[in-house]
Amino acid sequence: MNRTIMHVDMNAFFASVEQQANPDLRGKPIAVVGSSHRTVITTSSYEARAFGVKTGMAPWEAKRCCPQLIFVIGDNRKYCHTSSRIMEMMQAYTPEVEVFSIDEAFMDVTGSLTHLYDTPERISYLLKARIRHAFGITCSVGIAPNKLLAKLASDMQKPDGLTVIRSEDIARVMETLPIKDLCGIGRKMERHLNMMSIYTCGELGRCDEARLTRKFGIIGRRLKEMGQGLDTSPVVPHGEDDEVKSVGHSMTLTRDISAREDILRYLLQLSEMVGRRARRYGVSGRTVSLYVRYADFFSSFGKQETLKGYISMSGDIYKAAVAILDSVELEQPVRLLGVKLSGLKHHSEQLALFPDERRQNELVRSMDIINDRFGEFTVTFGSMLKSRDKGSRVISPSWRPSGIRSVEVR
DNA sequence: TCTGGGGTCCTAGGACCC
DNA sequence: TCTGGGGTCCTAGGACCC
Repeated sequence: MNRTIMHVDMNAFFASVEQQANPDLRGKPIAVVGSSHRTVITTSSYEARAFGVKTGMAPWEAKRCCPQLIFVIGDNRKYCHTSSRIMEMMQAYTPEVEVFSIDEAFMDVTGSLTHLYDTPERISYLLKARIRHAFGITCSVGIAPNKLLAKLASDMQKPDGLTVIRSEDIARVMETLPIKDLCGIGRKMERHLNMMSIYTCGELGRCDEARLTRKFGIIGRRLKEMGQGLDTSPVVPHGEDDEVKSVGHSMTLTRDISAREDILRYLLQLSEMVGRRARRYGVSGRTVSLYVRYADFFSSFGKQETLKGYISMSGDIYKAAVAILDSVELEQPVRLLGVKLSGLKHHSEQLALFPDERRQNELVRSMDIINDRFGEFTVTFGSMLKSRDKGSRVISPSWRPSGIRSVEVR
């Protein structure tokens, strides 16, 4: 069965949204960053990339590449909003839209090729025009018989590209393609394959399957198929009922800390962020994980604990996180802390048995509503307020769950 | 002046039960 | 007084993606 799959990749998405929102930024080298001094570049405009500015760079490093670089503090809400509007536009062409990330989606347009949209190229032109019109954002589109190749194709021309890989082109394209260009082959896998003298997809596709499975186990077979440009995975449109597997937040602290009370304050904040999002999703979980990265950056550990029952209240998450903390001996000052809730299930909306419990639930719910409306930590627990009153910089009300502060550009 | 934050999936090994 | 094997649950950690 021949399929026609499109992969759509927004170009410099966050930076483009910012340039659209603020005309002064258009045509200029800009970089979207977080608010902490320990932030990195999350996206840069093409003007900035021309100077060598790259995602993941520290701001000072980027400034060295491009002295006139303009930093913009990111606003995730804005990006989420624009993203979902764009994904909605895609639905006009096919219901088979798989949201792959905030700025990428797959579309299976096999069933959409009628007299109205006779070719995938036509759909691509129309979609690109709509997105550019509504949001001033360009995107790169890849069209191919499967997801693996569509994703590969969209990467071939940027920005504003359109690349088609036809069945008859596959062998030629794969022959010299470096293996790391495939989605699914990362740095480590590349190194391993290189050590087997495999550098191109052509070589990977011709490799003896047994040799690959000996080295990589079950995925050996999959690797060979990838080398041949084969992929049967379907485009999976996910809906509202799509289950999340885990909810977690972590943050690099503004300074490394050792004092238990400092760590506890962060854990409370993280637990609150995790709990709030879990409740918004309508899930509770029974496994709580704590993640710690030490001051040297390279050493870290994670520890998890599975509880008897399911929880979603911030206080319960916090309690579990503290219990884990108390079960370990920290070896260094702490650079990053993370709290995660997993083993999730949708919780049925049962009424709490005791009035006290019910009141507590209602209090939490109204807090969630206020926070949703006015931003994180407008209303919060007493101990957090205390630390803010003291002028502590530890708990800043400007934090967002993403660690990115919402700041209006002009 | 160092290096963010959100996930998913897989594997290996231990505990425990039958 | 010791034995095999299967299954499930749990934890730790790694690889990969954006």
